[in-house]
Order: sequence, then structure tokens, then C-alpha cells
Amino acid sequence: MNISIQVSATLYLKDPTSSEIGLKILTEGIQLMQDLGFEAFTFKKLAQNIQSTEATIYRYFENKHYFLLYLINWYWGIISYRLLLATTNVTDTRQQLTNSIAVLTGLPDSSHPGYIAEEVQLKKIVIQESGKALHTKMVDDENQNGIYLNYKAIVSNVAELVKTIDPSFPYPEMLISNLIENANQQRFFSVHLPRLTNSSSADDAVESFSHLIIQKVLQS
Amino acid sequence: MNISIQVSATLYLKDPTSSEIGLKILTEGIQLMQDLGFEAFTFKKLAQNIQSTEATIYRYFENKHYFLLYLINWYWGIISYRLLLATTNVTDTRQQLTNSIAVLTGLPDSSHPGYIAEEVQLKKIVIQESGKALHTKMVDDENQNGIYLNYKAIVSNVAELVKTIDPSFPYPEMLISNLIENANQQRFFSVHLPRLTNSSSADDAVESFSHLIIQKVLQS
DNA sequence: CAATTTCGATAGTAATACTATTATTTTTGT
DNA sequence: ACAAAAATAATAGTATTACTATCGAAATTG
Repeated sequence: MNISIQVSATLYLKDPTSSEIGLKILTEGIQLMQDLGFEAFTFKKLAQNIQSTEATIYRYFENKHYFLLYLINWYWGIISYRLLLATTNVTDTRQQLTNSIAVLTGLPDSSHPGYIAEEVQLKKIVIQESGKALHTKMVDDENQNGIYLNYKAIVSNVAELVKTIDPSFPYPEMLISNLIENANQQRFFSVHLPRLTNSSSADDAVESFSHLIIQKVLQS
Repeated sequence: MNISIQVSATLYLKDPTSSEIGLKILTEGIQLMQDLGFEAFTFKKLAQNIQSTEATIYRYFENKHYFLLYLINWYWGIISYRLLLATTNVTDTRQQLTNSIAVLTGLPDSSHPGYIAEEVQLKKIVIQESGKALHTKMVDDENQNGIYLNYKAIVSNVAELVKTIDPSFPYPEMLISNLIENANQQRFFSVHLPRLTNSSSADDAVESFSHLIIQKVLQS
């Protein structure tokens, strides 16, 4: 379906991109997850939406928790791909970092190179729901099954740029995971709890803030 | 029960601190929430633990979502109190900010002034579960009911210090809410996804990182 | 000590998160 | 083109959850 976007095979029972129905589960599932939120989302409702049955969806995904993990993994796969596009053929490491921060913290937007249609919708789901996917008693098992590899690879790759630019900076991974998580968190705040942020939903204060932190904190 | 720790009255049906059973619901509930996590936690199990019945607990709390909100609100009430202790009689604004950041991002510890027994347990619950309490379709209603006032007041007060120190800094609220959320997030990572952080569970890298950000980003 | 509130015990309901079965349709290999 | 295999739809069923309702006994309070 999407060139080069890889989702870990441990997340599904049967590859949803391998059949018509599987693709409908994904596209309608994304929509329904957004409309209802994770707690109200059920396979039964999704089955009704695609004129199929619960049992069919259960053949693709173990349960709705795994379905959400699939969507989040897919999102980070897209971001990995965009990071690649944003850094290849860029010679200056600092510029690579700046471009990466823009991809990781910028507003979702459909005009950048390599745009994939689902990105904007998936980003909304990641902002709204990814805390629920992570903060579970199963994190450790899932981590062992390689489910967070996409995400960890992103943090690791960008942290490498930080290390190249300023080898003396003691917290590269923390800095990057912070900027990524903060970007999503602040976009949530700007919609629901605006007193906690200085970003309105339309501006790019989150991205500017992120560039500022990088600029002030790293010496080169 | 605790001097001056206020929990919003919209969070409970009947004040749990007003009766023996209510207090048992709180102390055993904190324990059970930690042991089982939010999703596996049920009022039925809690009722068995305190040798009472579901119906009794439902007289105190509308549902387990509100129970979790109560615990989180309680935690932020404790932190508010600690922030007060850490800043009164401190004349230098920068020192006030440094002390505040220490309270907000430091390791939980039982040796500081004004220590309240439940703080350490509640902090664990906040780290593990607060994303689930917030990222709900009900956020906006709850926000309107003043449920996040404690948290918003903390961000607002500390952001005021930032504004005093550096009036030109454009993102004071974002900076503070970021440091608070990041501290909890990184402590979660250090236990479950250590590759995403540079903090081990025993050190104070999270706090050092936070002080560093403040120091580099604010001009005075 | 009478009135009221609180609690325990029990029962019941609607929804959720699945599992199982079977008949029908679709896909596939030859 | 057709037999075999796989996938799907339809239906039923189960255990658990998240509640609501009732009602008598116990505790509290005025």
C-alpha cells in the first residue's frame, strides 16, 4: 500500500494490507478511532461501519489495543521515512538536525515531499491516544517483541546527530524524546487546556520552541 | 486528613476523607491502582479488598475514572503545598524558580519538609496513569468543571517566575508544562524503555536536565 | 431515643471483549 | 475451467465489567 512503510508483523495476525477487507479495516478504523476515541471504539462498531462482522476483524488483529499499536507504529514508520527524505543529501549535520526537528515537531501538512495521505489522521490519533497504548502493564512484553523499534530508532538516529554536533552534551536521547513527546502534548494542550501552553492551534510556536531549545542547549 | 491539601469537590459524590470507610477506599485504592493499573482496577476488586461492597464505593465516587482523577488531583495538591514551602521566604526569584523546578522534577523522596506519606505512591500513579485520565473525550467538560485547576495553577505560578526573570522569553507556560510532563515521562522511560532516555531509575539526570534547560534558555 | 443517614447483601441489566460453529463465497493452483 | 483451500458472513454464546436498584440492619446525630 505505501512504499517502504513497515509495520512490525507482531502487531497483526493477518496483514491488513493484503486484502480489500483489511484495507477497509484500516481506513474506516482510523476514522472511527478518531471519531469515538479509543475507549468507545469497538470492533463491533467498526464491523458495522464496513458491513462486515466482528469475527472477521479478529482474524486480522488480536484486539483493539493491538489495532491502536498498529496505527501508532504506522505513524512512526511514516515519520521515519520523512526523516530520511529530510536528511539525505544534506551535508551539514546541524542542518540535518534542524530539518529533523521540523519533521518531528512541525504542524502536520500535506505539501511536503513524500506526503502520505494517512499521516494527518494518524497524527491526530497519536496525539490523542498514544499515552494509552504505552502506559499499560504490557509495555515490557511489547517492548521485548520489538513493537517500539520504529520509535526507538527515530530517537536514536536523531540523538546521534546531537552527539555529532555537541559530544559534550550529556542527555541526547532525553532531549530528543522530550522534544517529540512535548510537541504532541502541547498540541493537545492548545486544543483542550490552552492555559498550559503558548501555542494556539494554528501557529508554529511548538516548532519554534523546539528549535530554540536545540539552539540554546547545544554548543558547536 | 491532610492539612491544607484540597481536592476539588466535583470529583467525589461523598467526601472520602469524612469517614472510616472512605479513608480505606483511598488507602487501599491507591495500593490496588498501583498493583493492577487503571484498566484492571475495578470497584468490585477494591470492595473485596476492604471487605465492603461495590455499592458502597459507588456512593463515594461516580466511577473509576473519577477515582483516578481524584488521586491525581490530590497529588497536584500535595505538589502545590510543597511549592509553597519551597518558595516562601526565598527572596531571589531565580532561587524560587530553581527550588520549584527541583520540586517538580526531582526524585520522590521522604526527607523533604512537609512530607506527606501518600506522595510517593501517588507520584507512581501519576507517572503510570495520568495520560489516561487526561486524554479522554470528557477532557473539555472536566476542564470546565475546574478539575484541572490545581495543575493549571501550578503551571501558571511557576510561569510567572519565568516571566519575572526573563520578560522577553516567549513561551513561559509551554516551558513549564513541558518540564513537568517530561519529568514524569522520562521516569517512565527509564523503567520501561531505557533507550529513550539518559536517566537511570536511581539518578537525578531528569532534574539536572531540567535545570540545564532553564539555565540555558532564560536570560537574566 | 427517634430520625436519618450509611452500609452490606443481593439481584439484575446492558455493553464489552472476546470464542466457536457452520454455511457460503472468494481465491488459488493446476 | 474446476477442485481444493482459504476467507468471510451470520449467528450464537460466555465471562467480565460497569454500573443501578432494593431493602433491611447498623451506626450516627440531633
